[in-house]
Amino acid sequence: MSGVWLRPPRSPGRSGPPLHRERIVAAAVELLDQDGVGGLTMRRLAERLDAGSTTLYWHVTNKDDVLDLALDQIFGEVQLPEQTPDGNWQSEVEALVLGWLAAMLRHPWSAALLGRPLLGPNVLTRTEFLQSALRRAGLVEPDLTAGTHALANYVIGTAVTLSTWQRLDDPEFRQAAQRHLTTQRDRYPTLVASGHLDDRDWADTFRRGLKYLMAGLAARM
Amino acid sequence: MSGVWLRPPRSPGRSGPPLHRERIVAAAVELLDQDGVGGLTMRRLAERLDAGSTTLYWHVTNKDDVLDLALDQIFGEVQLPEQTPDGNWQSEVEALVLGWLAAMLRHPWSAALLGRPLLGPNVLTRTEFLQSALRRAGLVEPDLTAGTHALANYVIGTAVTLSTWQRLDDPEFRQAAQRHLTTQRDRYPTLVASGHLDDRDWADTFRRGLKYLMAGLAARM
DNA sequence: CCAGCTCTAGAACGTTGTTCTAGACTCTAG
DNA sequence: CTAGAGTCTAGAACAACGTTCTAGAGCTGG
Repeated sequence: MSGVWLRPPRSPGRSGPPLHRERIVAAAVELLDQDGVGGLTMRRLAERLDAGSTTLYWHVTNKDDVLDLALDQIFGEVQLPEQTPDGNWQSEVEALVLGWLAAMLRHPWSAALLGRPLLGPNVLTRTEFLQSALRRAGLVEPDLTAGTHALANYVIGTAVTLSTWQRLDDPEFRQAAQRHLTTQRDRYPTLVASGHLDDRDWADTFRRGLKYLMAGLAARM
Repeated sequence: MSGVWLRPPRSPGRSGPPLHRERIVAAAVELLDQDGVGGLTMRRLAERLDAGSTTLYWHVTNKDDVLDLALDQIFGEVQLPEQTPDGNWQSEVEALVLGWLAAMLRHPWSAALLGRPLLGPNVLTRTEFLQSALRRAGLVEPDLTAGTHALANYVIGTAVTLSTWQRLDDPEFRQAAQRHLTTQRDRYPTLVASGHLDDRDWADTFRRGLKYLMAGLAARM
């Protein structure tokens, strides 16, 4: 069940096949960017690679493999901030976490794939960075683990929420959702008053939440 | 595109059909609980209701409708805490948020469905409660919106992460994942040292993160 | 009795992920 | 130079899926 990372990769032939994993993953990401999760089928993926659809199964055991690999691939886009030994841990964490969120929003399909174990090298490297930044800042167990999970899960949750609305960029739908809410002002007075579905500055909102979290963490150091 | 909540429901017949939406949704939740998202097909759902598979399409326009309805259904299980007018807002928020997470973990498939707009009455009612609790505690914009989103997204992210591992309860897989990590101790020293994939008390970890977040929010009141 | 609904469901279509199978190509061993 | 064991490609085919089309029950009000 579901683990590209736990299986050894197939050893390549003498001169290397024209269709390697990397090409497959790159094409998969392109396809996902274009048409979302529903747009990625093994046949369309093969077509884009000028290959037979069943050929893919030599390099990859599953469609799940492709999805796992594509997901970890985009986490590789997240730049690791410079480690400042003296330094401000909060700016390190903020930089990483903002980059993380930005990468997921650049590939909105990624949020829908988070329901699979994140064991790829890129994800693990970034989580390692996050936790080590907290440790260097002086956090100890059990706050260290709790802090890491809190930050990571906050990013994940935000990515899920934001990419949902981003993927539905149909303005007609947004308006209908707005109407749906405002016509029930008596049920949801606070939500309506605060414009819960409005298109506000999500980056600022996210950063604020991050500040709350880091403030609470700082108190434990 | 994707909106049961924005379409008016079909008006029922004279004496009410034996196959209403509520029965369909209930059966869908049962099926999802048993076999996960992959186990829910329109044919299996109809079979469980002793109906023709195509009959479902009279009561529901889409499979997406079924998923949207099932998802909102389980949010109805989340109990709204007593509102204490004088009261400790933190205990209110904690009770709601813990109940929210627990409901999603009781139905681990729900996390995989979060990539759709949450516009159902049950979700909106709970979000309204959350935000009104923060408002009553004295939070004002823009912290009010940011706080609501932070809490909601933290729950969502945690639910995604935890239900992923819960769904993969195969101990063999967990062990393989452990080995995968520990054999790369040089790459991920901090993660390995803190037992990142260990089966720890997730409820405590979650509660700790919640405390950080609420502490940061309290400072803004 | 009929007309007009609410509701049911069989047949069928196009797509999907995946397996089975046969064959091509390439390098090494004898 | 030939035989053969990988390495890699891909056509045919299968079961299962979501969904549409269509025909027709069953009931109710006129």
